[in-house]
Amino acid sequence: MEYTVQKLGRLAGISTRTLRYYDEIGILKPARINSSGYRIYGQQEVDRLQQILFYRELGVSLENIKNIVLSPSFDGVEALKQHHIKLLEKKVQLEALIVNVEKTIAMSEGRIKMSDKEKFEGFKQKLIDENEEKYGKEIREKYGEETVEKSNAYFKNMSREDFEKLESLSTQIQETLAEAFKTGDPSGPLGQKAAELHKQWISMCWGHYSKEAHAGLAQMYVDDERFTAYYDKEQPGTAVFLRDAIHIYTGMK
Amino acid sequence: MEYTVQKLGRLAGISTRTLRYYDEIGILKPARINSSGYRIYGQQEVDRLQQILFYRELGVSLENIKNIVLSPSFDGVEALKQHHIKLLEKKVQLEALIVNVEKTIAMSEGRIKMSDKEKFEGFKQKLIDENEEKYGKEIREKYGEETVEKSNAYFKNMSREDFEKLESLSTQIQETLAEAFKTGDPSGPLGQKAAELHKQWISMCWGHYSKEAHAGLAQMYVDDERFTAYYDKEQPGTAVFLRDAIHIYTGMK
DNA sequence: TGTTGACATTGACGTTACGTAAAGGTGTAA
DNA sequence: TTACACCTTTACGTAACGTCAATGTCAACA
Repeated sequence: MEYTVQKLGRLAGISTRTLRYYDEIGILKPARINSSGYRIYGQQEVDRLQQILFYRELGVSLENIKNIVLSPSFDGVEALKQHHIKLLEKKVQLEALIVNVEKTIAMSEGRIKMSDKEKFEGFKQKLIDENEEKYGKEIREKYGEETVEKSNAYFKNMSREDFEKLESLSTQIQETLAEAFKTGDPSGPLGQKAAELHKQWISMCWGHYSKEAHAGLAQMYVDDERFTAYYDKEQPGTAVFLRDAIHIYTGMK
Repeated sequence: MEYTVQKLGRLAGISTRTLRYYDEIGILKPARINSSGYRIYGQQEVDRLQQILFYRELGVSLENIKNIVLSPSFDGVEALKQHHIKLLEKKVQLEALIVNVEKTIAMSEGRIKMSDKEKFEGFKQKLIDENEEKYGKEIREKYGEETVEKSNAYFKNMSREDFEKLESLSTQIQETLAEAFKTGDPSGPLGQKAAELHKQWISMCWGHYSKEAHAGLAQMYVDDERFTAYYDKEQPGTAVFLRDAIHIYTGMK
């Protein structure tokens, strides 16, 4: 089946302007242009648009969607499974928000009391608690109380956008790292780019940056098996590779 | 409890810039300004912010949120009940999207087949708030030309199936209306059935429904000769009859 | 066959809801 | 008093389109 802009727009529930914009930014180009200059979309484009809309629904920026779907290592099925997980998380959040509104109604009718904190539950993701639970102790032990406090304070002040940025940075690191690992050279451009991205990630998480801490964290990735497992899950040896790249990047050992 | 921008921002999971912006556009002004020029928020502001975020979560524009929460007739509890309904609808949509992604995974593994149309189920949101029309500028000032334009724009993005449903509804309304007109009683069962069908038709066309808009549209059928001509083409007086039936149905005048 | 009307095209400027940076004042703990 | 995390206003930047405007294409109908 072939589609013109309007037909595809109707099918997907989006405007023709949106399709033209997606062409313009290179995120979804038509299969071909006919003799009159019309955009003609085919089966592949329909499927890609579906992927794009899944990402969009999850709040990913078009910039990031572009990087994801145009990446040579993009795995459609894997992406769908990620969508599934994210959507289930979103459902949990939505249910929290529904509980919130139910509680607020009960409160306004005088049946229960509610703290100010409760009034905003379900609006923001609970990434903080998870992070604290998972890695809090270790960071606290190795890097001291202060760093953790700062880290927490920063996290709390983050907006939804920041979280998204952080997540996209995360995926970018993963991708760059995967590519870099194939070259086998931590000092190469890709390896150094991964280190650079990782620096950005740290800066966002901690609200500040220092080479010492960066190098230290890199070593921890190798020393702590949970971190190692995380980085090695696709390719064993990745954690060591990242450490080496960072040590070269920071010029520290 | 009193809050500065940052404290309230952390509580609600939004940035300080957002709070300053909300002050700027007059949607949420602080309870007072202290001697140093700092914004200080109190209990009322916390509650209003919660309301604002509920509306924002449902995709209502700040412009409309402003009209809603600043309206003298604004009923907080009623709004919360509306949020509850909308959030449940949103949950239904989200569940449809989850089914979609599950089906897409099954398809990519070759277990089932999927039509192009199915691939986009759950994306289309018709979750525009009722109150948007209720307090929207267009409806209050002139429900004429602009409303019609908007309505037409919506048509363009409809699927074939929706369009067919709409047409069959249209004929049903015509038939019921013709029958009802013979009884001469807009409040009778046939008159009210016509009004009910008309409500369904509106809901489909606009993607949402409100009594006010319904009653307003009914009046427009009488005021605007193009609409009057359409309804009166078989039986003069039908437009007035329909308006009366709808005004009784909605309980509005 | 000419005209209509729904389609398509490429600019190009407008809009919303903030982000981000600059330049500076405030409060308190070391 | 020095540091630092707060706060302020002013102002320009941005993402993802919406919304014209000007113009070309195509099927259908009088």
